[in-house]
Amino acid sequence: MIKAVTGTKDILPADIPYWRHLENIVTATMTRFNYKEIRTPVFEDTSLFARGIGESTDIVSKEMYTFIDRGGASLTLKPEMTAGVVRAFVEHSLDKKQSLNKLFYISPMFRQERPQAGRFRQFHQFGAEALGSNDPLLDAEMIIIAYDIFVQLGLKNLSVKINSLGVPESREKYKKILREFLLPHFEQLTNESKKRFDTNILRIFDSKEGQDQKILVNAPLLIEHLDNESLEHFEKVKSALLSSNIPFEIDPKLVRGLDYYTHTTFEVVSGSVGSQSALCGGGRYNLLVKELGGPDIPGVGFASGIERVLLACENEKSLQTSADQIDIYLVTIEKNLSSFAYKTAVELRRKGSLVEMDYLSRSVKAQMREANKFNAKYVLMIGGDEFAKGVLLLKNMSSGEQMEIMKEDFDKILSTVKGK
RNA sequence: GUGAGCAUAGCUCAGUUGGUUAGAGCACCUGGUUGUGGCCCAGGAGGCCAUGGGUUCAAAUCCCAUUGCUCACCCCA
Repeated sequence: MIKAVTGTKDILPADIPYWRHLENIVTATMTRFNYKEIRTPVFEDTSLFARGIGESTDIVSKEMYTFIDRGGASLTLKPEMTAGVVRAFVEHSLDKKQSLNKLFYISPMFRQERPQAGRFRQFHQFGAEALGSNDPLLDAEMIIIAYDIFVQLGLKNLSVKINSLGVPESREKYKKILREFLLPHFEQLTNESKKRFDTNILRIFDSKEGQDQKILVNAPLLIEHLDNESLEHFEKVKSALLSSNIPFEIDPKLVRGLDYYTHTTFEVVSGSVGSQSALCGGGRYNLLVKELGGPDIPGVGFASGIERVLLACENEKSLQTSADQIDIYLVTIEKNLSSFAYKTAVELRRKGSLVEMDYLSRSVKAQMREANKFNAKYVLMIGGDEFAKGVLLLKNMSSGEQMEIMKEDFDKILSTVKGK
């Protein structure tokens, strides 16, 4: 038997209502904040991600689905959306048409990691990008949108974490200070952290190892070494969150893995999923557009993992979908009337009803059971005796009452079914 | 890439210290008088016990390997 590829999942009809529900909330919320949907290709030139996300990141160095196409081009299935959106933004000069572009998306992503709870190789994200303004209100807006969506989905066990990485100059200064602090303790660091000491010293804060954390307790924090402009930016983000009633905590150790972040970074974490607890993450990236060959335009954005969010909803039992119903199930009593039944079903469907009928030549009893299983509001019975008189039987499945209806009187059938 | 656990019907799981035709519940199908659902009752279908090898008179059960899944690490959404 051929099975779905490792780390991929089928979304079966039983799950679709939850996905639709989430997608509707996302679209409605984004629309209210005046974000416009954008769709970019599933694959892009590999160099886009290498440059945009950063060569040294885990995503680029070991997680991308990269392949050579028949023309010899190196292509990559998108591992995240920001690089593609920025590429499209630059390619179509969207900044010339509008000074601030607020965009959102819902899309599959691909990363070749070992699957576990809340992590897949093909997964789905919704997210937003605002390109063209350095206003801290937009940083806060990202968090508000994400948080509001989670709240509308009924999630409770949430915490918002924010931090500021400042601008590159103050960050470089701080890195020096951190290096000086850690140097005397270098030998006590784990091997992984020793490596990061040279490649990306800030990421040592990501370590969950006790021996690293013990050393880091007294480490100088980036947030204490921000320049005035960055501090001011951060303060404005915080006050915007406060005025919007978003509970948040400052996590000075929130150092996100992608190279392009400046100023604000944030995560919304759920206590209701496994160890992959970040429902969304994002931040400001004022250097990325230029890095990708565009004008010097600032940006801010976030992305949220749909599978993780739905997992949290499932674990918190925060969503309930109503049972499916059909309007009419057509029961054909005599086999020779099936062509009339078919014609009637099509006609009722064209007039707007959700209609099902028997395609398996089953007994009346079996058809009735089927109607019940589909949770039919009405059964329309086509039988020899009544048919000879020119009428059909319409049975209300909750009351059990039956009435006769002229066999071509679709309007009467429809008005009865619609409850008028 | 590293580690641990698991693998029996469509689903959730039983299966004794290895012992004869491998079980239950749910779901599915057919009936319970000639043309009427739910509840109930009766019956039916459905398993190479993940795959391959080994130990044994005898393996779903013990051993080894392979594959797959799950969870965790790394990292991330």
